Amino acid sequence: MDLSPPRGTLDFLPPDGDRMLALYDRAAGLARSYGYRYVETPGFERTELFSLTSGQTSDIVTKEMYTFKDRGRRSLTLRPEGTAPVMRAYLNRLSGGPSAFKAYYLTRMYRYGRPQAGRYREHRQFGIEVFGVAGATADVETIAVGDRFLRSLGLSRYHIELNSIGDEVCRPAYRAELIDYLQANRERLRDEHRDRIEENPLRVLYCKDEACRAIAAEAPKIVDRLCGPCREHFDAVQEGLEDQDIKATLTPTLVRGLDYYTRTAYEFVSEVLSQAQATLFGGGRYDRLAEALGGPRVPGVGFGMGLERVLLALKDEGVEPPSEPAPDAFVVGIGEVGGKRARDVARALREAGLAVDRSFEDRPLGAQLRMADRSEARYAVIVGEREAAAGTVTVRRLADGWQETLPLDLAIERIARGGEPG
RNA sequence: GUGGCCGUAGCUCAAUUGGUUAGAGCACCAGGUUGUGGUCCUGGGGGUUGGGGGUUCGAGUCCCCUCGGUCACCCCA
Repeated sequence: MDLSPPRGTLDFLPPDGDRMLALYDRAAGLARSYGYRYVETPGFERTELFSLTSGQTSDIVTKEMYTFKDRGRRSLTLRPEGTAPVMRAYLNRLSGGPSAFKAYYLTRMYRYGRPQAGRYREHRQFGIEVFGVAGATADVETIAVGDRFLRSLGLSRYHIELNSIGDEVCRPAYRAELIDYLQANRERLRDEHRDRIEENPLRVLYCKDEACRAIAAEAPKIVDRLCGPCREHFDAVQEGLEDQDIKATLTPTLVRGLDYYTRTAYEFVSEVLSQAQATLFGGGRYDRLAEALGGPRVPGVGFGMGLERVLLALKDEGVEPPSEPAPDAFVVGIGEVGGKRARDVARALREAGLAVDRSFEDRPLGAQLRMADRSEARYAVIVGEREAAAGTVTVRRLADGWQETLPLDLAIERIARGGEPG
């Protein structure tokens, strides 16, 4: 059979697997340091969770969902995004009034579409969400977390696009004004936009086509039409970012693809990736999401970050991606006696907290040293008949061939310290 | 989902206007070296040229279909 992974999916074999795992580790550590708690939600949900929240005209709902019927004829959908499921789980547990909750997740998302580099049918996301906090401080924190994550990996060639898309008070009036404007300029728009002026006028603004851009540039801007509270909130977000020296570019044409977003919208855009995959992550505020699910009003803000894309950006910026550490030592056992003792030596090293690999088979010393070399372990620990008889081991540093024969407990100390004898 | 480009060994690539047994480097395995790896030398395994069909005396090369990748678009992560 065809052994390649299904279209739009990826295998993460070494060393790629180590890199993805390292990304998970870094993300989890950073999120924890900000007080976010890890959550997991099901890989699939009731289809209506997404159709109710994302919006009937969204790309996700209209053409990207992996929807299927199970044997009980329930309509289920592979999770295309992380926010709605986490909110669902939060609301499900909620009793009494909404309380503040900070969550992060590291998991896979599924969207049907034509794949290319950096866009897949199955991809992994690092996401964080702050529920129950309406203030701009929360918006700023999510941006700061994302920014710090990318910087800590060594990325620098990206910028932040920021906008406010208002709320249920100011957006309807703006929307009507925008529709009027777009209708007036109808003839100059691309065909595909003409039909959607009424249904999703905001999205026409984000078109990359030059003619459309010219029209978008002249269009009324939502940031000029914000109601008092939205204006205040947006100002506070911008001030908060300045306080932390995070530069964000006001981008009036930035909108969100999903219906539940309100107020703050932002995207971190790579300057080295091609445009089709340049968005490293996108986020924003979604104060109406809980209500769309039939819950109370629960303000929220967060982002979702595509990790395959982060890896791509690292590659294109020429930055070495983080990886999992190689073993500390590779234990080499020679002959029957040496082999048995090697097993015990490996166990002792592991119990001392070291990462240790060894050969499953009794192979010649040279072959096992070659294995040790390939494992990238810093030390080979050789146990042959001579060592077995003397109750010692030979520690060999693979980088330069320095080696010494000494008792096991001293060897463990040396390896743990990573140095030569004192 | 729409349009363009590309598919030769695990990887990077070669193969005269269509011509005989599809090659090389790297990687991998073995030996030189039965207690010393990473260097070197020698040898070896590995391909239905993505798959199927067609044209032709003859197809890696030309045509069609299909699968996959990739680029642009839609949109995002």
